[in-house]
Amino acid sequence: MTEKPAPDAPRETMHERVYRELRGRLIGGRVVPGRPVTLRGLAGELGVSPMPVREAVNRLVAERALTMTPNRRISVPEMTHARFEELVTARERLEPAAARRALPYLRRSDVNRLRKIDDALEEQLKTGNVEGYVAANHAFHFGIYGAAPSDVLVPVIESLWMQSGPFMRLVYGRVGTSWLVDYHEQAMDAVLARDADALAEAIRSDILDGMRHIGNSVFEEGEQSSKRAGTR
Amino acid sequence: MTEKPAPDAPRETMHERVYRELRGRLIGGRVVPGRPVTLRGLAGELGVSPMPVREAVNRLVAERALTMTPNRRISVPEMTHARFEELVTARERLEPAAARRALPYLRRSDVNRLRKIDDALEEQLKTGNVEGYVAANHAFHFGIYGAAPSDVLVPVIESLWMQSGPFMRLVYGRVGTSWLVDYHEQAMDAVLARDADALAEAIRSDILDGMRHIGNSVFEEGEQSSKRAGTR
DNA sequence: CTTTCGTAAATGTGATCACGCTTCAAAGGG
DNA sequence: CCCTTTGAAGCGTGATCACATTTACGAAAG
Repeated sequence: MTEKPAPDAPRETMHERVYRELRGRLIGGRVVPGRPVTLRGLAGELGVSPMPVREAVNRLVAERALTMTPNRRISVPEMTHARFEELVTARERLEPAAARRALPYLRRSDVNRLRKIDDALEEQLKTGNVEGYVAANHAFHFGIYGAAPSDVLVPVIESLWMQSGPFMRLVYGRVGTSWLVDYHEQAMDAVLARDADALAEAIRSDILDGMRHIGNSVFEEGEQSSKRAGTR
Repeated sequence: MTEKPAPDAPRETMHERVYRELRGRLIGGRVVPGRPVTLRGLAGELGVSPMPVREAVNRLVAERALTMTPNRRISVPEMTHARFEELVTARERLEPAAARRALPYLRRSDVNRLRKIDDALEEQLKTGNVEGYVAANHAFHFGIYGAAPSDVLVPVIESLWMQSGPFMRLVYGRVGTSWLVDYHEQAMDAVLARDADALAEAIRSDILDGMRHIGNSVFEEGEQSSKRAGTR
């Protein structure tokens, strides 16, 4: 699953491995927002020298998946209402477009694969396995977006997921996952029907419903879909 | 103008300065796609040790503004038709949203500032100063988007501009800028009218018209080959 | 018991070096 | 004259160290 043939990759560098490990932790929410991260600490934990960790962390800071405090200390960024709204907006704008782009590349076999992922997802929801649900949800979405080769959209969307991951996981752990509803069925139906508009709309609804619900459950339920009139 | 008060920034690190310098070159198109970039070369050119350059370049590779060849060599990425389409899509989806978000923060004084930028832009167009035009266009767009504090949308959009910059500059230098039409007037009018829909539409048209025209002038129309184009 | 202060540990940053690999060009053989 | 070989130079990567700054912790004073 995590295998990467990469026909023209001479070798995997250590900072790449560290980067992938940290990215997985962020998307899976296996890190706590606000917790400090240190180069030497991670180096010892991962069994490498501080140098590759430094490069990987630097990348993640560049992608806003980690943040650097004014005192030059690295930590998992804490979520704010404004940042959450921005993430919802960016995801809602980009992911339907990525799905649209991927549609011509999605075959029936891909849909079968998606269905197996979605079945596993439902299973994780039943057993309340937050970790497994998050992983399955990620696999489902990127199983769609990644069907088309992408040098821009998919990397940006991955960055958005890294930024949302720790917070989402935190909220799931707090309010549970049983209330979750998704539009994965609609998305798969749309793929089979080769209906780009329906696919885009399914993805859009999936994002907006899920994240809006989360946002409202955590941040004060003041303004929802109203025109934002200065959140400051 | 370029002064950064930054009330809580203890000091500017060297790799930050290097990063800003390189980002400026990329957005301004003062680098040539396909040209190799070396750590030691840049270090010597900028008068610093290879270490800060290494961190800055690593960030830019993470943001897809620079690319790493399979042989672990760094270079300015070459544009392909597929990548260009992705960049257009991402910009067209995100920038109107960023403008919408910024509208409540835009005051009449900001519009006056934008108008001065746009006047300078027209002047650069008249004199055929490609470099100045690109800088003014950047200042105009981010003068809008940056009005609202943003931790997600604006950084992502900057990354998109870094990825487009070298190619755009190359095309401008080849086909000229006199044919350019923009929707800056419509955007400023929309801001004054507090019309979010009109503002978003002006930004959207500005992006689509400009970039579509460029794309069609460089890539063969109706072409689906992903053969690289536009560099020499 | 609370507050203040000073010392020690820990942090990110930058410099320098060694290593494996690639690239390029000149020398050698066809 | 063209192709192959071979050597040196240059590349990114990782390790280790020194340094300035910040945090943490404990002791002393109130």
